Formats: sequence, structure tokens, C-alpha cells
Amino acid sequence: MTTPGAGQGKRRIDTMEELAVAIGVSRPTLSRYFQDPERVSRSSRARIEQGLEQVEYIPNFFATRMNRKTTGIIGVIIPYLNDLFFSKLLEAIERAAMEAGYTVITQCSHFDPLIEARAAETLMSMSVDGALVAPLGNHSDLKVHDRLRARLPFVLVDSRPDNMLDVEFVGTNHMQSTGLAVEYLCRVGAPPVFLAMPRVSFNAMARERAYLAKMEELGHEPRIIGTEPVEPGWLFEEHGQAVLDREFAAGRLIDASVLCVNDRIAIGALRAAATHGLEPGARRNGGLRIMGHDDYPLCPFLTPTLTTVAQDVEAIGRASVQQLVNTIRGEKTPDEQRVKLIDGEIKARESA
Amino acid sequence: MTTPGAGQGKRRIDTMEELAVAIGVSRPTLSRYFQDPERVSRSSRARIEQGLEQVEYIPNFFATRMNRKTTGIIGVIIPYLNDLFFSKLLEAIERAAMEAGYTVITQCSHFDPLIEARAAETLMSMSVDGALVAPLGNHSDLKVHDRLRARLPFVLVDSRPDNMLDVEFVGTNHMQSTGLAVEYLCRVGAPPVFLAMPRVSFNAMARERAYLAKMEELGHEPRIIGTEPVEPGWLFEEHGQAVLDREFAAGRLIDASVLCVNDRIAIGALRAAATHGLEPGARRNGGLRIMGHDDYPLCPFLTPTLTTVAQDVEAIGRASVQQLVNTIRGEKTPDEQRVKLIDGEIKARESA
DNA sequence: TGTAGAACTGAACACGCGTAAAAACTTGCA
DNA sequence: TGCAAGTTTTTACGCGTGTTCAGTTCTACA
Repeated sequence: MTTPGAGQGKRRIDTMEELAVAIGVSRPTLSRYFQDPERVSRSSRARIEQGLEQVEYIPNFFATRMNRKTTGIIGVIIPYLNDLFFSKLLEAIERAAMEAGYTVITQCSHFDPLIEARAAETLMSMSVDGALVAPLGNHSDLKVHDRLRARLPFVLVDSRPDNMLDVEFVGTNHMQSTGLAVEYLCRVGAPPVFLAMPRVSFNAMARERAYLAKMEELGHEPRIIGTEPVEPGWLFEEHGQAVLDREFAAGRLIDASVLCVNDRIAIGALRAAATHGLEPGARRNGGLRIMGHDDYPLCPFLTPTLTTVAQDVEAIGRASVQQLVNTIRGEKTPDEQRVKLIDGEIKARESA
Repeated sequence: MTTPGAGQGKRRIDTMEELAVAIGVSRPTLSRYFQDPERVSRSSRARIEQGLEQVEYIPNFFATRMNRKTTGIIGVIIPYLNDLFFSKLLEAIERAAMEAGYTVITQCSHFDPLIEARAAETLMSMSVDGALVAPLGNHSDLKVHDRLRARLPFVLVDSRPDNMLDVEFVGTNHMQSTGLAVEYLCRVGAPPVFLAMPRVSFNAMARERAYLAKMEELGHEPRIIGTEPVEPGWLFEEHGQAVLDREFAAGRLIDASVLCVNDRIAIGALRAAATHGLEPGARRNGGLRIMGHDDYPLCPFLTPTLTTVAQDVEAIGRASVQQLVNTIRGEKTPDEQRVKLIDGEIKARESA
């Protein structure tokens, strides 16, 4: 039972030609109306709008995009979605793009360079106005990015391969954010050990470097654990848990400060602590402390609540769209603004 | 620095016409080749494939889809992505659709019926071969679904409005899954209280009903909490935490079995327990127990690990694509198979 | 009432490719 | 060598809309 008058009985019209005769306006006028209602006189506009209420007509997406100089589409490639960071990022991007008047076509790589390559082809075949790409850690086929970049406005998001330092990029300022975390941990307790992960991600490596730099700056001895290779199909959480489980089982690190490369690793770390009867953050200025990075939405609901450093995902999404739109509109980005690094912010909670 | 011979110098070709003269084959032959390489003779195929390595050419997505009788596109509408259930579902759908040879266009409603309506328009304007829609709880504009359904093969996923019981649908068998949870809790302890949420979701309401039915069947007195309205922008976790916090603070339910309508509510519930010094599941056959529903990927890493009933997201995704593809191919679905409910499975962990 | 300028109409071409039909060409086989 | 069957080429039209252009109608204002 739908609302009465819902338009079930509206006559369906498939082409602009038919529509033109149906409401008594010329097709070029309709064409202009659909691109921007302001481009026709008020009287025609009223007439068209009234006519559209009597019939069901939807312009053909392909036919319209095929002929316009600009498609009004922004293509987005995301490495995977089973992660609240990327889903939040995608949401921010879609919102910003919509506000800027663009249609978003999202393609997900699902951890697979081949799918990523196919996604790039799809975007090119659709003549998108620009592409926003969050690469697959360091598994991406860089030729694919190069081809995209050579063809259309292109902005990297979140993660940046080492050899693409000259590309437009928006991401977290790991030097600042991880540095902040190290400082925070040093201020209220022992200098942290860094719980890393296998070197499959540029961001993870950037955070490692930031950790090393800040530890050196503060005059502490750094220590990094967890970089050993793992089996395919591994989960971040499992890795964090496994590494700390080994340590705790051997009686090591039970009084340490542990800075995890990201929150999902930290969640595994918390789990390892719990299984060993340890309570991260329970002793105010000492004892075991665990800290993450990202401000995963669940952090405030974990036990203990997870102290972390928040990435401003919303800002990253908005800024990347802004940067892309500027490029599309032909506004030359000054060299010093081609890379935009967004600062993080400490979220002090119970675990550290 | 890209790999040498990466194709930086390949001549770029924009139309099939140019390509035809470039490699010395006729355009219709090329057209057939791109639709299915098997449709041209082996000699032509070899020649074309060799030619394609010398140049850079990508068929125009719009021009190809505009003329084919079938676009090979499946449109997917998802209510929101900030939830690991939907991101897993989307992944399963995309994988299954890819295997079936379809291109997937995903549109996200972002909690907003207006955006959902626009997404539906986009899909119709693209003449997708079929649509897979996961509605916005009960906030969807049902006219939108009706229009889609009237135009093209249409399958609902995950959640089904009360007045669309005759539509093709694939989702969890809440009667079975929630029933299983109730039975499980009754078997090893006190009959459960049901921690629900405001009535904004058909699934949540279906689980409430399933809870009531099973409790009656087992001869226990049901009790449902947490259905009071909340402020806009509320989070599932916050709600679960707030409701149980009130109860625990008043000394109530501290020895109860609590079945939560979903895992995110349960995560909030675990948090409430922790803040009150309670340990769900610590006493084997009694005391406070908390159970969820969905098998959120993080369940095994929470403290305590969360007992829940797993939805077979992978199966839901696959089955929905299968159902849609059958409809697209014109295979009449027998009435009794128009609704496919997938059973859940208990994941016994520490919390209950 | 006349007129400049804006807005519209009709016709035509373009976009890149699918598709059909007929003619020309291969290939395999006797 | 001849012939049938399978391929390919040629040619032409169609898809639904963008876009242009010359000609027409409308509007505002004097």
C-alpha cells in the first residue's frame, strides 16, 4: 500500500524527444533545463516542471555523459571496506563531493591489485572528471596509478607510495600524530615500545619512522616489535594479540608502555593483556599502558577504553575532494600545497 | 620511477574507429572482440591482442552500455557503511556479482531517504540490469522502492518493510537465529531479558518478535528494555551502554541474562558492565551474561569475548546476487523461493 | 505601437559504439 | 580444383542526448 497519488499511474516516457512533444517545449530547451534549470526562462521552467509532474521521465545517464565535455563524475578507489577508517573516509568524501555537485562512483579493490587495476580502467572508460585513490598499502600496481595520473586530475588519499612524493596527496601527518603519541606516553610514564606490523603499508612505515625520530629527539632508546612476516589472510587484531601474547607469556613487557601502529592492532593488544590478567592503564603513572592510533569509533566502548590519537578523517575526506575539485577546475595548485597533511589529536582514555 | 616498458610511450587511441585502422581490422570485428574475444577467429584475436599491446585504448563505457540490450550492471543501494555488517555484505555482493560477470555500481544512502531516492534515480538512469537494495531501516521512502521494482529486476537484502512481504528478499532468519540465542541462554542459565532499541528498524522488530515467540514457547516471562526514543545522531553502542548503566546503577539486572538486539548494542552493554565492575560470563551457569547478534568481526577480541549468533553474511550476499541474476536471466522464481532466509549459528564465547 | 534583445524552435550534425545485411574473403575437405 | 561453411569487411543505420545555427516568437521598454 503506497501513498495515494504516488505516481503509480504516471505515463512513462523514455526519451527527451517524446518528453518535448508531451509538454510542448523543444528538445534543446529541455536539454538546457536538465543541465541547469536557470538556463531557461522562468516561464519555460514552470511549464517544464509542471509537465514533469505528470509523467515519469529520467534522462539517460549514458547519453548525457557521453556528450558533455565534463561528466560531473568523481571516481573513488578504496582498498577495502572492512575497516571503519575507510568507511568513514568514504562517507566524508561522498558527502563533500555531493556538496560540490559531483556524482561519485566508488570502486573497491578488495585487497587485490588486479581488481584495483580493473577499477582504474573503469574510471578511465567513464571519463570521470577526476580520481581520488587510496592505494592498497604497498601492493598496488604503480603503473596503474601512473596511467590514471597521466590521463586525469588525480589525488592520492590516506597512503602514499615512497616513489610518488610529487603527487597531490592528502593524508594524516604521521610525523605529528605519532610524535604526539610518543610525547604523551613519555610524559606520564615509561618511554613506549612500538608495536608495528609487517611492512605492507606505507602509513605503518611512516609511523615507525615517526616513532624512531621522536624517540631519538627525546633521547630514549627505541624498540620496535611485530614486524615479522605473517601468513596470508592475517587480521590486524590477531597480529597484535599474538605478538603481545608471546611477550607476556615470557614475562616481558608486562610493565611497558606500548604504542600500537593502529587501533586494530591495539584492540588485539588489549585482548592479549586481558588474557594475561593485565589491566592496561590501571596504574596511573606506570605499569602496562596501551595506546592506539586512528580513533576507531569503538575505542570509547572497549574495556579499558582505548587511548589513541585521532585522525581527522572528516578533514582528510573534505580536503581531498577540495584539492581534486580545484585541479579539475584548472586552478593550479602551488607546489607547496600539493601535499596536505592533517594533524592528529590525542584522545586520552583509560588504557594509557 | 616506473617499471621500464610500462607503456608510458604507448600511443593513445580514443575511438574504436582509429583503433581499427591502427591494427588493420574492421570496427565491427573489434566490437565483437571486446564483447567476447571468442566471437572472432583465432587469427583475428591474435592480431588484435598484439595490436592492443602497442597502443593505449579503453572502450568508452557510456557508448558501449548505451546500445547493448543489457548493460551488465548491477546496482546496489546500501543504507550506510559505518558498520562492519554492511561493509562485509557489500564485499560479498561485489565478489559474487563479479564472478557472475557483472559490473557493480554501489550507492550509499548515508542514513538519508533523499539520498536513497537519488541513488535509485541514478540506477534507473543507468538502465542497470537489476537492483539489490538494503533499505534504510524504516525510514525509506517506499515509493522509491516501488518505482525501482516496477522498472527492473529487484531484490531486497537484509531488511524488509512490513508491507513488502511479497517482494524477493534475502536476509537472516531472525525467528531461527534469535530463537537459537534464547534457547542457548535458557539452557545454561536464567531466561534472558531482551535489550532492544528504538523501533526504527524492521530487523530489530523482527528480533523482538522472535524473542517473544521463543520465550512464550519455552514458558518464560519475557521482558524487553531499551525501546524508548532517543535523540537524533544516537549510536547503537551509546544506547546499549546508557540503558544498562541505568539498570545497574539502580542495582537491577546485575545477575541477569541479557540478549542484545545486535552486537553494537552488546558492545555498549559490555561497557556498562565493566564500568560497574561486573564481569559478564564469569560465573559459568549464572550471574550476569551478555549476548549479541550478528558476529561482528571484533567480537573475538573484546573483553570478555562476546558470545553472539552469527549471521552468514557471505551467504546472504551470494544468495541475493544469485536471486537477482536468476530474475535478470528471466528464470521465474517459484513463489516459495522468493524469500530466502538464512539461518544463524551460535558463537559461544566468554560473555555468556 | 515599434523595436531591441532575449528566449525559443527546428533542423541538423556530432558523440562512440552496437548491430544488421550483403558482399568479399578465407578455410577445410572431398 | 571446386565448393560449402565460417569469417571478415563494407556499408549503413540506430541509440539518446549535447550542441550549434539560422530563423522565429516573445518580452520589456521607450
